[in-house]
Amino acid sequence: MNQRPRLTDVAKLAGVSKSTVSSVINGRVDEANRVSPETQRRVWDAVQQLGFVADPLARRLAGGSNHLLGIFTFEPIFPLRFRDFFYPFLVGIENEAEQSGFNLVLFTSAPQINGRRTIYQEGVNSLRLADGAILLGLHDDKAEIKRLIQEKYPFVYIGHREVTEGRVPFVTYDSTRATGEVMQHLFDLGHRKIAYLRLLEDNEPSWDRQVGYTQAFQQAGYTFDSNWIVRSQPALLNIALVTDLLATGITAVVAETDGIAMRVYNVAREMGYSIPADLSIALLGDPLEAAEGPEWTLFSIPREQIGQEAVRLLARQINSSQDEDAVQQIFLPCQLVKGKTTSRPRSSP
Amino acid sequence: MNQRPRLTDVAKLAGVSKSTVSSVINGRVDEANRVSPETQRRVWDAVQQLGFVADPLARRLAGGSNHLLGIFTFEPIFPLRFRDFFYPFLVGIENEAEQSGFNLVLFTSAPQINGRRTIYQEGVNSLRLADGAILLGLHDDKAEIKRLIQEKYPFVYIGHREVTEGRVPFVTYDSTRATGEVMQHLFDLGHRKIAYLRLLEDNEPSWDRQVGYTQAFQQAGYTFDSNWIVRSQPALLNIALVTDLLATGITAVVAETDGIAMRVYNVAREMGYSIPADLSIALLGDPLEAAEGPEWTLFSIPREQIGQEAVRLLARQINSSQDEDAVQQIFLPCQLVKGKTTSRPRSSP
DNA sequence: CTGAAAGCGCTTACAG
DNA sequence: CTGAAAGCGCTTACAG
Repeated sequence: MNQRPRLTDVAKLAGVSKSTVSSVINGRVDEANRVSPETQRRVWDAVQQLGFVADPLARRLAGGSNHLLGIFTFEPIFPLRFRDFFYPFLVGIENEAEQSGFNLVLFTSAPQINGRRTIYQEGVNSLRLADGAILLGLHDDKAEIKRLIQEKYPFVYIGHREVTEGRVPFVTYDSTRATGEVMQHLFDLGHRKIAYLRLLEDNEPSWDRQVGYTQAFQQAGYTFDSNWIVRSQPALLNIALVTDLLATGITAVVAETDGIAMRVYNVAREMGYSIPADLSIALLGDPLEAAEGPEWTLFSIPREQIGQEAVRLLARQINSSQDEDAVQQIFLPCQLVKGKTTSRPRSSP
Repeated sequence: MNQRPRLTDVAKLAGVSKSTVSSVINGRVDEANRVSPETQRRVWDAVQQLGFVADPLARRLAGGSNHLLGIFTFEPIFPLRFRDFFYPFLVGIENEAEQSGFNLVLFTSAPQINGRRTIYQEGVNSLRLADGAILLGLHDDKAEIKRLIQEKYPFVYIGHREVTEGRVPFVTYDSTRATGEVMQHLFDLGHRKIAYLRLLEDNEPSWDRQVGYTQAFQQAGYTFDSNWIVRSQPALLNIALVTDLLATGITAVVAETDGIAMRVYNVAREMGYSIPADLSIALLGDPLEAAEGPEWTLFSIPREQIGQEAVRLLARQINSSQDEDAVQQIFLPCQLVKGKTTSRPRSSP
């Protein structure tokens, strides 16, 4: 069935050995490896005559790596609900994989148990199929990641920064800094009393933003009241709460999620306030549902770029010597987008 | 660098030969190839202990199957613009791949030339890495597909039905029948003069729908005027054209694309007509941008199911003996959705 | 019931 | 300057 010419055929036709053909073809004729110009010509002639192209599979087998990059998610890779969330990462990953000559393996054969996939199946690291893998998704399994590190399997985590013994290579966005920029934007407009509305749960994203939020006050030299940090859930943000905020003198809020931002926006408007004239609202990130809602002031997460960067980082990991122990952790900057939900406060200084 | 456990390692640990390990792992223990249960257990134990995963490259090189299914698109797999179009296919593919225990390879290393990827790179079928592949996308290259068939590489085409020597295995939707159902719906409402608005180009989708359209008249026993078929582009559908249609006595139109449907809808309304009271409009397929537009009467394409079916068909192809020459071509039924853009005509019988 | 051997199509020291 | 040999990690007859 396979009638492609092989290296042997070329060697025979050129009247040389396989090694010589290999050297010529791969451009490895140098000081260490001399081949006469005449021989080289004969080789190339034979290559042309037969239409020989080296089998990439064989090449990689002989060379050690298989140029396969894995993509692993603990939940389904193509979930309907989160498509807008994942998509940009995939775009970036595909893009960079193309540049670097990698193919991508989706670990779809990992069966889901309770809606979660596992890396280790019956004790075996299923990612081993690929030279390395990119992990992404909302959930994770610390134990599995820990094990990955132990066995020195090359991988890069996208998005999460949570550390397992501080040795997880990841690419993410600098939400702390981005939050600081949003705050600065509000300061510049004249706001001084700004609330941070965050989720109840103590997750990384909430915390990072909170750090950016409080640091902003310090750096700007403005006083800050810890009561301005409101932990809540979108559903619990009611009229009473907004009334309280405004009574405190708050003129702007930064919201952790689009759910929260949207809720405050709606409640405030129902109460007869106009946004942003009476209250500025900024979103700390991208809205998941791009279509809905007003034109937020926000920072946008460079998801596509994160995907690209992850592939690069992984490629470096794979190609480097094992000893290179420096764990790479990359924070990409976000872009501040000045929308229509922020403006000077009524009582502008 | 490569510390992956190899077949040899497993064999040593289990105290058997490589062949035995290979047989056990690949489930090739049968009448012809007996391995005692005890030995099998030892092999599996060793596999687990070492965390062994067979290298897919080596597997393919040696002639076996590697349980890898390829996904190939002539354009980028994750295009931003068409994400809503591709996504459901991928969901279905992933889903079924999981069921069947296949991993997916995205052929991202194929470089794009003028925005198109090629299967054969310098004469080499890059898909060979996988046991078989699913091709999808808007564009295609007939020559490459032909070659795929010649070398008997297992693949399934999604969406397209266009034939290269009639031997392309594909999974698609039955747009002809679905169009017939839309027509029947209009007939039932009392419409008799129905126009078909299609694109200028002579593509498969236009043609299939046209067949369903004309057959509907025949089967219902209603007269049909070939002037009711209007070839145009969305941009060219102007007031004059709609005026002409209505003057002819047309009370309903079926549109090939959402672009066309949307255009007629807008033009007619600008002219002061109300939809569907004055003119019923049905869309022959799904709107690409789900958010926009009215609640169309349409037929919805089972894209997710198409993806699943494609994986199943491919799996069968891979597992079957080479001789099985029957080319499978599957047409999945669509679902008629009665929206708010069709109703009884003004001059209802 | 199991293993030794050849082979897939290449690359890479190494020896001359 | 060039080639014979071993090896990449598997599978597949084949022999016992």
